[in-house]
Amino acid sequence: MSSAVADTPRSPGRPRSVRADEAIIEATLDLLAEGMSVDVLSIEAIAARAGVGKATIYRRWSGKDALMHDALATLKAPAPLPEGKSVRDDLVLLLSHVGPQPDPRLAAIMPCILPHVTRSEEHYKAYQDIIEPRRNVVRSVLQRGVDSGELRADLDLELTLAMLIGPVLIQRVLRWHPDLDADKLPAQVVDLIMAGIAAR
Amino acid sequence: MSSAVADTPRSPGRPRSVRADEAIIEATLDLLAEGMSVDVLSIEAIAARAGVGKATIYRRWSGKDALMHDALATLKAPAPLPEGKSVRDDLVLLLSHVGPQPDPRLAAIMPCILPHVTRSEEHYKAYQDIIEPRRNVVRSVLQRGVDSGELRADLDLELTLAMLIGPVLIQRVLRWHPDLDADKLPAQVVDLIMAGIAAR
Amino acid sequence: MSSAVADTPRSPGRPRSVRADEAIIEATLDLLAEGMSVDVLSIEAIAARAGVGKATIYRRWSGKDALMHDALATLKAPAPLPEGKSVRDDLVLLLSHVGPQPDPRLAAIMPCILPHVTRSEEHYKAYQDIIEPRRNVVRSVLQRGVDSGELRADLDLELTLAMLIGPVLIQRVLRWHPDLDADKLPAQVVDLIMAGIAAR
Amino acid sequence: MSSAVADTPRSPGRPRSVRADEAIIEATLDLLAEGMSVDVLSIEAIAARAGVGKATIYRRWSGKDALMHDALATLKAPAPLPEGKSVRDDLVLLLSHVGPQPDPRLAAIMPCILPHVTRSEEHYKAYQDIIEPRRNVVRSVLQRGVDSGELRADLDLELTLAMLIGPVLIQRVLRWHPDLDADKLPAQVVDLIMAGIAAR
DNA sequence: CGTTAATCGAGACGGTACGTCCTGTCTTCGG
DNA sequence: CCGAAGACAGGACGTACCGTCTCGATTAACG
Repeated sequence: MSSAVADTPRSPGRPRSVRADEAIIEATLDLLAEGMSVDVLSIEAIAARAGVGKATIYRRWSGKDALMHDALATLKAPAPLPEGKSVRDDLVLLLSHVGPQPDPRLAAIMPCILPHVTRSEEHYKAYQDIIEPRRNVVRSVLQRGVDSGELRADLDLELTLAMLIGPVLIQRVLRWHPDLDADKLPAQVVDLIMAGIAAR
Repeated sequence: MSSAVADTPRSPGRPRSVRADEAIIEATLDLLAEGMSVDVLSIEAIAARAGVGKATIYRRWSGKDALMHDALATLKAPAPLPEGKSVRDDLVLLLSHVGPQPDPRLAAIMPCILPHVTRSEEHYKAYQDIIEPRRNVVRSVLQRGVDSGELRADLDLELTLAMLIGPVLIQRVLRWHPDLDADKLPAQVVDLIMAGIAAR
Repeated sequence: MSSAVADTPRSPGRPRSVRADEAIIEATLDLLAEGMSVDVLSIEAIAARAGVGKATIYRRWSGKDALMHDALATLKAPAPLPEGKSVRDDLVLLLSHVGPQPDPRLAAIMPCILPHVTRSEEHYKAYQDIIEPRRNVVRSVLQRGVDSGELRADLDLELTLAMLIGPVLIQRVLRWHPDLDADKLPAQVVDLIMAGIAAR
Repeated sequence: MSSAVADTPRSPGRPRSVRADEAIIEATLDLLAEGMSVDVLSIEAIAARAGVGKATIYRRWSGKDALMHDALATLKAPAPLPEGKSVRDDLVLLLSHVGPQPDPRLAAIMPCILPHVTRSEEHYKAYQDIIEPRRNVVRSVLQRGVDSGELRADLDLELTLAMLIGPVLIQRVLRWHPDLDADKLPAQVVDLIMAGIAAR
C-alpha cells in the first residue's frame, strides 16, 4: 500500500513471541488456580510451566505483581450477560458467573487475590480496573430493579453489592460444608436477600 | 517427689520460658495483622520480632501451620456475647465482634486466613475448632429468632450464616470504598438482610 | 556483467561484506590481546567490538573455537625470518618474533591459548597447524647449528625447543618482575642456554 | 585452667563446619584439575560438587577470585625439599614437585592460572604469596650453587629461574608430544641448562 | 551444693527462588 | 541474500530466607 499511515513504526529486531505471551499468562493462571497463594507463586515456577526463560517474563513485566495483574485482567469476562427478564434471574446469572464460568479457574483464583488486595490501598487500587467493571454490571442490574419497582426504592446499592458478592467469594470454603450446595448457592443467596429473613 | 499427687511429672532440665511462648504468639499475631499473607509470614520474621531463636519456635510447634493455628486460637474470643433483647441487636453485636473487637488484630487477620483454609479440605478442617464455635453462637441466635417468631420459620440457617459472615470477611477491602463505612457495616448488613431487598 | 569469464559462479543476493570479515577477526584478536581468557571471550563481545550482529559471525564460523582458530591463523607470520649469519642471532630473532612482532598482540595472546590447547588432545591437535610451522623454523635453525658444529652433536632438539619457547610464553608474567626486561629476554635466554649455567 | 589467656573468645552460634571448608577447597581443585579454566569455573558447580549450599561458600569467601586464591594456597607445598647433595639433583627434585607432586592436580592447575595472573598486575600480585615461596626455594638452591662454585659466578638468577620454570609450566602441552616424556622432563631440562647447548 | 539435662540466643547448614546478565540460536526488518 | 537488531531458552550470578542443626551458656530440680 503506497498510502500514508505508517501504522505501527515497527521496532527493529525480532518481535516478541505471541506464543510466549500466552504461555506465560496461561501458566500463571494455572498455577494460581491450583491453589497456590499469590505469595508462593514464583516466577521460576511460571517460567518452567510455560517452557520459557525467566528473562522472557521480566522483559514483559516488571515483577510478580504486574504479571498477576495482567493475567487476571485476561479473565475479565467481556460483559458476561447484561440482561434477562427479571432482576432476580439476572442476579443469579451474574453471581453464577463470578463462580465457575466463563473460565473455571476464576472461582479458584478469586479467594487467592482477596488477601492480596487487602494488604494495602495501593494493592487494592491496582485491581480496581479488573474488579469494578464486574461490580458495575451488578450495580446496573440493581439500579434497573429499583427503577422498575422490583426492588425497594430506598435500597443502598453499595451495601447490597457487598452482600451479594461476599458469600460467593467464600464459596470455596463452603464446598466442604455438608448442608450447602455450592452450585445452588447463587440462586439461594439471591432469593434470600430478595425476601429478607424477617418474618412477615 | 515423695508426696502423693504427681500432678505434673515435671521433666528434668530447664523449663520452657513462658515469656518466649507469649512473645512468639504475639509476634505471630502482630505480623499477621500487619497484613502479611499466611505464606509470606516466616518463622524467621516471627523469631526476630519475638527476640527469640528459631529453634525455640520449632521446639514448640511442628511448623508454620501449627503455630498459626495456636496463635489464632488465642484470639478465640471467650464467648463474645450470648444474648441481647432482640435477634437484630444480637446479630449486630456478634458481627461487630468478628470485626475490631475483642482483639483489634482479628479483623485484619481473618481475610488472611481465608485463602489459607480455602486451599484444601485438610486446611479447612484444621481451623474448624476455631471457626465453628463462633458460627455456633450466631447459629443459636438465628435459631432463637426462628423459635421466637422474629425470623421466618422456613429459614435456611446455614445459608443465612454464610450471608452474614461474607460481607464482614471482605470488610477490609471495603475500607477504601468511598460510600461505605466499615464501622456501620454490621448494623446495615443485619438490617438489610432482615428486611430483604425486594419491594413490598 | 555481460563480459566473459564467470570465474566464480557468484551466488545470488547480497555478497558478504569483507569489512565485516576483517572487523570480526580484528575484534577477536584485540579482545584476546587485552588479556581475556579463551573462555570469557564471548561472541557477543566480539560482535559489539566489531560493530556487527552476532548472526554475522555465526554465518561464517560454526562457533567460538573455529573463529579463534582462524583468527590466530592470520597471525601465523608468513615465515618470519629464515636465516642469519649465526645460530645465536637467528634464535634471538625468532624468539623476538614469538614476542611483540610482527603483530604486537601475538605475545599477549599466546599465554591465553596455552590453557586452551592444554585442555584436551583434541584442542591441542586443532592448533597444531598454527603452532608447528613456527616450531619447524626454530627446529631447522637448531638442526643447522648442529650440522655446522655450532651446537652440540648430541642435542635433543625437541627438548631444546621446549626450553626456548617456555620462557617466552610466560614473559607476560615477567612484565612486572623488577629484575627482568621483557625486551631483552630473548637474547638473554639464547645466550644462557647456549653457554649453560654450570661453571666451566 | 584458671590461668590467663582467653585463647579464642569463640563467637556465638554454630561454628563453621570444617568438613564444608575442606569439601569446598577440594571441589575447587578437582574442577580446576579437570581442565576447566578459571573463568568457566562456577561457584554453582563448586557448591554442587562439594555437596554444599552456595551461601556456605559466600559466607567464607567474597567471590571466585578469593576462593581460588585460598584453594591454590593449600597446594603451596610446605617446603617441598630443601637440600640434596648437588645443585643438579636439587633442581631436578624441585622441578618434579612443580609437576605431579605433592598434589597430582598441581600440574593440571598451573597452566590454568597462568592466563589468570597474566591478565593484570593486580591478579599477578594476588598470587605472589603463593608463587614466590616456591620460586624462593629454587632461587636459594641456585645461589648455593653459585657460592659453592657449581654454577657460573656471573649467573643471572632471575633469568635462570624463568628458564627452569617455563618448560614445566607447559609440560601438559608436551604430554601428547611423541618425542618427549613428561616424567623425565625435569631431569632433562636441568641437565641441558647445566651444560648449555653450544658445542664445546 | 554439685550434677544433670532440657532450655536459651545465635548462627551455620543444605536448599530454593529471587531478579539480573550473558550465552549461542533464531527471527524479524530494511538494504 | 546479507546485515543490524533484538527476542528466544537456558543457565550462573550473588542475595535473602527457608526449616534444620549445632554450639556455649543458662537455669532449674534432683541427688
